[in-house]
Amino acid sequence: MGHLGNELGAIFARGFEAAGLDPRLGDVRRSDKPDMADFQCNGALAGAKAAKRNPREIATQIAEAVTGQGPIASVEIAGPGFLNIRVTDDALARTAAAIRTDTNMAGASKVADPQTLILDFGGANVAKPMHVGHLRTAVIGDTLQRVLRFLGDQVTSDIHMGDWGLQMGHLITELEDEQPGLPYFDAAKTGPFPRQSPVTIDDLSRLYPQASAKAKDDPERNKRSQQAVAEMQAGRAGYRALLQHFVDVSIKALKIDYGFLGVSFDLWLGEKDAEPFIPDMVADIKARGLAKEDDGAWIIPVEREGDTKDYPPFMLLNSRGASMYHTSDLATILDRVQTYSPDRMLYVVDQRQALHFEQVFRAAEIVGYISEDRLEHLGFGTVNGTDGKPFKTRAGGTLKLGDLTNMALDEANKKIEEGGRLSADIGPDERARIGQLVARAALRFADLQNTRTTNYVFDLDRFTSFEGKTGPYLLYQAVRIKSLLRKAADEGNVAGDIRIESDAERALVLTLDGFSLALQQTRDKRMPHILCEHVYNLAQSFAAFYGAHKIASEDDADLRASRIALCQAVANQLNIGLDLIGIEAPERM
RNA sequence: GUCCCCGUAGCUCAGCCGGAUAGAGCGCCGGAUUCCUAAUCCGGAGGCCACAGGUUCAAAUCCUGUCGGGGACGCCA
Repeated sequence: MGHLGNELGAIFARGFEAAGLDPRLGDVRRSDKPDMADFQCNGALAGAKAAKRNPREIATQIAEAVTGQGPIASVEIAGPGFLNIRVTDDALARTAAAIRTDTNMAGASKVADPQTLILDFGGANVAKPMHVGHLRTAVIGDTLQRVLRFLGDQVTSDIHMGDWGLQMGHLITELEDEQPGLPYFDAAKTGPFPRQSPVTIDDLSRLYPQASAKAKDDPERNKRSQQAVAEMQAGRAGYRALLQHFVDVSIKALKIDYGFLGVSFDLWLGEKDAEPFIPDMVADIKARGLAKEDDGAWIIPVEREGDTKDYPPFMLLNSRGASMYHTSDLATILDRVQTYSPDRMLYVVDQRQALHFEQVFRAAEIVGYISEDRLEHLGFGTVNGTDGKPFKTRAGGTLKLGDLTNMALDEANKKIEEGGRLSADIGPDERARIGQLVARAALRFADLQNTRTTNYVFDLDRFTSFEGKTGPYLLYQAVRIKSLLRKAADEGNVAGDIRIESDAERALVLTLDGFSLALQQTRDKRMPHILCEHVYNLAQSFAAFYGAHKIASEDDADLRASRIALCQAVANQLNIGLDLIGIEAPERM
């Protein structure tokens, strides 16, 4: 909770304790009746039953105990025992002043229990272009990494690429068909191989679907790919060298899409990097008698007493003796535990994989790598079109992420130009830059403002609008403050002591005060939409304040200096908040 | 069949560790510009919170069931 919320909560907790009641009843939160109160406490109602007392009587006792303390201006009892709290203008002014000068945290505070975390998101595949589903894991994961770091957690992010499956076999064999003369296909050759990749990203995105289609109705073709995978796993040098080229070329392409979205990773590891751990891991698990043979495969049973649903077993090795999705995920856990000793590992992966992760997490605990409760699957819903069905191209195919970002960019540029509001002296380079920032803001905010776990409808026209609850609206407000403060500085208007006198100012500072709580909840629940909600409220409160008052043109010098200082407080928190969402505002637009 | 998520204003979504007249954006209606960007702001209309039971002083929120939508369920990842 924010500065004021914290102070009040502590005061009320002491009040309840002194009255012989549970101090947790002193929970204070923003009032949902702004015309009646700034904050409210409902503890008297909740405590009445346990204490077998009249709630109004308790409320009266608490109100008398806390009146006059700290930031409290008044406490009134309403209805059956609601405690309505007003804070003093002075306390609000101090809060705003503190947020203004707190350039690091803007009123938020570091957590008391910082953790070492591995954040697994991205999940891009080699050779397969990213699609709309990758947008979600990218922006949710990236926002969480920004927020968690900001609050003091030690975060290591890993894209965990899909670089080890059958698709690699498809690529190898299909490339062999096209260019059989390449040295990589000489089984006897151990190296060295050319440093220049034999394929481009365009080659890869052509070869994979090509091979995949052939393998679909030709079992022999599929077998060749499986064979290639097996040989690659066994260490065939030419195939390993090709794999590395495929990975390098893919990463280069991925960085373009991620760069556009402002998404970054500490580690660009993948399934293949867990692979060296697999043989010993499997042998060890077998040796300890934790796995058993079943239908020719090696499995780890993960069902438990009291389960209310069926748990299929964890697949350690399939009946051909090959490692699988489960295996590489478990090996990755082992690697991460050994390398980073994390307190927790977080996976930002599609909700549909919930059962998979339950199996993996149980297996990880069974084999003793890490306890299940330190592994979290942060699932997310699907991106749907305006028809409510999964988002597709007009032709019905999967929409590539790159195409989506281009659509957003076109739409953003269109809206910027058709508004005709950019001043004429903004040149083409700056216009292009503004278009990119608007498109990024539109995409990221659109995705993040929705509850993580649910599906949402993707409506590009709505998301790129400058009106409404959108990224571009946030940008507009941020730019507006920047321009205002820049102009004020040019005219020699400086900030001064903050005075809180109007409803718009009160509302604005109370919103500022909620930043800390919003971040806390975003962390606790791993839910970025809570932060989005706060940042949007802040932008809106500012817009209302801006509409209600003169700022730089205010005649009263003290008032002018106060309002400029308040704007600086807002600018500070808004910029930090936007940055945590991964949105950057241009200097002007 | 078992299990998971969802069903809130015309549309898109918040709220869900129970609390006072259920919020926001879009759309609709009506206002505001000699004043720092009106890409804005202010006001209004609009909801038996899918349905039925139950728990409670109090239920959109908790429990049970029904209906409707989405999803997962051993050798793909």
